[in-house]
Amino acid sequence: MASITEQNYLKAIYKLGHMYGKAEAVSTGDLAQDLGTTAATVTDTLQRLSRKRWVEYERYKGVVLTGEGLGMAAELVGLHRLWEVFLVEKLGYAWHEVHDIAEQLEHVYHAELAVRLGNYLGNPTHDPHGDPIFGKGDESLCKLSELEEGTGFVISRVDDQDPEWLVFAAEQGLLPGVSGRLMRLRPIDGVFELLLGRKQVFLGTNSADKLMVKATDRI
Amino acid sequence: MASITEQNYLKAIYKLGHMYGKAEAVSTGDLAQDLGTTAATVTDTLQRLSRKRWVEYERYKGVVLTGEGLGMAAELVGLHRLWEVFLVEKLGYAWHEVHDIAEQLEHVYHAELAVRLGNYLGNPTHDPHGDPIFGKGDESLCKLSELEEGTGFVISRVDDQDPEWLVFAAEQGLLPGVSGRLMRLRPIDGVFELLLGRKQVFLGTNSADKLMVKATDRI
DNA sequence: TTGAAGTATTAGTGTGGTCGAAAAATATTA
DNA sequence: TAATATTTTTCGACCACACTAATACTTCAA
Repeated sequence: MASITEQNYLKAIYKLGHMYGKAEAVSTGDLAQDLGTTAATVTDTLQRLSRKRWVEYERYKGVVLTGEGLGMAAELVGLHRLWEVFLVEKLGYAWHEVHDIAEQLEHVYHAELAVRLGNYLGNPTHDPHGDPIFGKGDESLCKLSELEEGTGFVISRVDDQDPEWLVFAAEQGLLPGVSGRLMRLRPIDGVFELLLGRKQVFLGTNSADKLMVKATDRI
Repeated sequence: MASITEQNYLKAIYKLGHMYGKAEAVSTGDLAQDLGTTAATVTDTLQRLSRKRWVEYERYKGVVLTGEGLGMAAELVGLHRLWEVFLVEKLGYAWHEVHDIAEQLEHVYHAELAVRLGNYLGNPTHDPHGDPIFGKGDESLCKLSELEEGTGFVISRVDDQDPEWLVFAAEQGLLPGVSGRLMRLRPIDGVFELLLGRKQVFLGTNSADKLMVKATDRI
């Protein structure tokens, strides 16, 4: 059985692996950054994980998950998202509060728990941030920042767990499921001008990078 | 912040303290037994807990909780019971399955969690085993084994978490809220003969010790 | 191709949590 | 009370997990 720390490493490797896109090995430094620890500690733990056959690790070359490690990480991520749905829908938490709690809940293990929780919640397909639950992501998504001027879109996912940003996003009405249109794009200062229903919203580049959208029609 | 291990020690001291009734200090050996570890480990951890002012510990004399330690333990026990209610009522688990899962869930911490979970569950007063939640136990309870022949009773609590015994109890219909009558008591072999509705049930002394009941009328 | 610069690894420490074995204290019983 | 049994503590050791500082390896640019 993997310890909580080990589970967190597996999850971080999974997440960063997806982030870099291709089948690239995840670097020690990036893991240290993500896990809030030092590169030395990461090296140490990676060697342990490698002995347990959950990752393939080569000195100075980074790390990739083995089949087993991948399974564990995916399970963990799915459970995390299920718990987030529970916290928002059943306990009435705001979406920016749930990440840290789900981070703890996901490590609770029991054979039937994921299935029972899923059934109880009506087998949701997406968590409150729009991330898919136990299924592959929609390939047709792109960042809001990659859209052309005039394109309509539906927000389907937000790629950030920072509570401050989530509060900001919610205030602006930037929630999964909400549709809008990119009215203008100002290269001069990187501001994105959106129309969300009747409301005008101005977004900086970093915010536009965090919003994953499905493009709809053009004007 | 107390680690999970430390929280488990606090809980065990709380539980054993209650078990031996009076304001007696809990012994190292009993703790080791309850926690499934060795006396050496317990001694060690108790010293750490003592430095953190959560217990008062005197060499060779056993241990008692301080005010702060007591608060932490009580909180933990309440949360544990709340999660048990959730697992049974919402996820449909059987009562003998929930203890181990709740054991993990109780360590998930967030300021509002206990309140939100309580509200969501309708602020239950008792867990599936009949243990009181965030309130003191009913003082008028006694063990079924202490009843006189002929006494009627209502089962209000079962003092065992062993899944095997819980399954047995459920099969016999020995659940909190169920009423019955102690028909005969055979000192010769320590068998208790009960009537539960129309059903006759024969119980050994150890089982009769685990059932906490509220005595009602006599015949 | 040869240094820097940057990144990763080893080495050495510390704490939490665990153990078995030996020693010390307490309890029991003869 | 003295001898014995039981319980508890100390001791030395180990693993997981974290850190800092020093060392090794890559990479990139002159």
